[in-house]
Amino acid sequence: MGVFKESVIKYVSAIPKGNVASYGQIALYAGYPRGARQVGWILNKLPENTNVPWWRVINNKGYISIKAHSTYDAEIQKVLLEKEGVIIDKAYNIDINKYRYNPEIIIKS
DNA sequence: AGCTTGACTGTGG
DNA sequence: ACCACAGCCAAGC
Repeated sequence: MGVFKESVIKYVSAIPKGNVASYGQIALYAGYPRGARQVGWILNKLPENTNVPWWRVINNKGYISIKAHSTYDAEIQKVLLEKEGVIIDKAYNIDINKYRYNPEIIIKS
């Protein structure tokens, strides 16, 4: 297992219940500032029975980006987040600034 | 070795 | 606010 994957899993696992983080945010924490797409790739490869909370990772625009998938889809991710108290609308939009994990690290303009 | 494919992102129109 | 686009980079062919 590569260092990158190990690191991504470590930081995704650190997101508290009821909070969310973006792919780019996880990539940044893991030491790969431009590895957002790779974070998505790694989460995609996680086994179905993983204990890694992949559903707490959404895109930086504030919505669930997963679409049709063999096993998981946006609806499943939505339900998992709602179980933790995160409010999501029908278009899968989330107030990411409200639920963001470690918001102080994100540089805003 | 080269090309395509994404669970992405920031910028610019 | 919405959309298009270019940059991104590991994995799979």
